[in-house]
Amino acid sequence: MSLPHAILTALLEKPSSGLELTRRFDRSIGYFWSATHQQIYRELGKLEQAGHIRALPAPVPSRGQKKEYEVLPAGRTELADWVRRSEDPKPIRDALLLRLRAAAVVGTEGFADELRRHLSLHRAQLEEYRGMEERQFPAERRTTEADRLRHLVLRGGIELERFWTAWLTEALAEFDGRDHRADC
Amino acid sequence: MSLPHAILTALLEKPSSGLELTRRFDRSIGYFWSATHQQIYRELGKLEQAGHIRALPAPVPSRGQKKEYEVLPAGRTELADWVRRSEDPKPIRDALLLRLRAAAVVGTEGFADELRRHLSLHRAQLEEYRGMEERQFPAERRTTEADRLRHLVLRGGIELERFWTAWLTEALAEFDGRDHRADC
DNA sequence: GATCGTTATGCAACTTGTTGCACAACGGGT
DNA sequence: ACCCGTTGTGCAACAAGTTGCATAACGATC
Repeated sequence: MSLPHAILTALLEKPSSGLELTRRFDRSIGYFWSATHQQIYRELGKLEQAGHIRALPAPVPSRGQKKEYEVLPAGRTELADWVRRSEDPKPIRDALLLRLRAAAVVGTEGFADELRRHLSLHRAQLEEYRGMEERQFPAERRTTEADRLRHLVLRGGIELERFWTAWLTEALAEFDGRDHRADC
Repeated sequence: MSLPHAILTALLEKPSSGLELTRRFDRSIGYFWSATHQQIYRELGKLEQAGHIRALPAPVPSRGQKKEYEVLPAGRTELADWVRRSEDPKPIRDALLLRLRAAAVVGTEGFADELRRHLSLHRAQLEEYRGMEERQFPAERRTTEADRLRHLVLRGGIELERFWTAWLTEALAEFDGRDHRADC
């Protein structure tokens, strides 16, 4: 039940059309809750139906025509309620850890390459986040409450990528160590 | 497409019935790929249909009767292929980070408590993992290839929980710092 | 031997997320 | 006037995950 709330948050930060939202999900918000344009359009329809958002009156309402949405008071209330509701963390679901466990059974041939590939992807993501941090949160912009909280979220992403790069490096050391031992 | 492979891995480690699998998913394997008994039964049916596993002949085959499954060669091949296939890491989807971002917009009232709750849950999970590490992977059991890999997977879980406890602590410091400032 | 808790398997309906494609407006370029 | 790439919205079918409930065997206990 998070996607509608992700959309409400995004729309409160800035009213947008479906495609604009999609673009924003590919950048900032989507870094913590990804979504395709299909999900977004479908959810925008439901949110409008529920009276949480409304489309700004367009000159010519027709298909293929841009439609801007804004959040209604009911939507803001719903979002505030959601933030206040307590919700348990979901258990991890990570395909790479799972595959490594499977590799322990059926063999690790070629797996080191896959680990290296993931390492470089996570390094790239880490760099991306650090770029965002420098641009969006220089020291002088860490004053307002909202900015400090958004910065905290971004730091979550940064630390998460740091975890992955560290673990992948460790894993590769394990693999290389094994290869060396096999070489002797 | 990971659940069938999680099941194949579990069954290769030890042939089991549906309910036994469910229990094992609640402990070790499920720490990295959780699943309900419904998903598991359904998937067992599909895997049997596909000829990847088979039910061991039971004395009285009937409903409510325990059914043990074992992996067939075709299943092992499928698992090995999956391990070799390369697969991109999925983007993060984390409700807590999202909620914090929403809180930056609609207000953080009561959120520190939620952070504290999550912190204690993650601390408990971390302790659980560390217990498993001591019991399952004492220094003398880190010799075989398979054990070292499984230990690596567990360390992934441990480091991930460490990340969360660290970030949550940081976040709470931010919140408490804010409160102190407000006090002055 | 009737009832009750536990173990065990499974169906059905629903929600959420993914993939592929269709359709419409708009602004060039030729 | 026609085509084409881009922007923008959307349907339909499917895959994966969740929730609630039904069914059946088995042993204990009253």
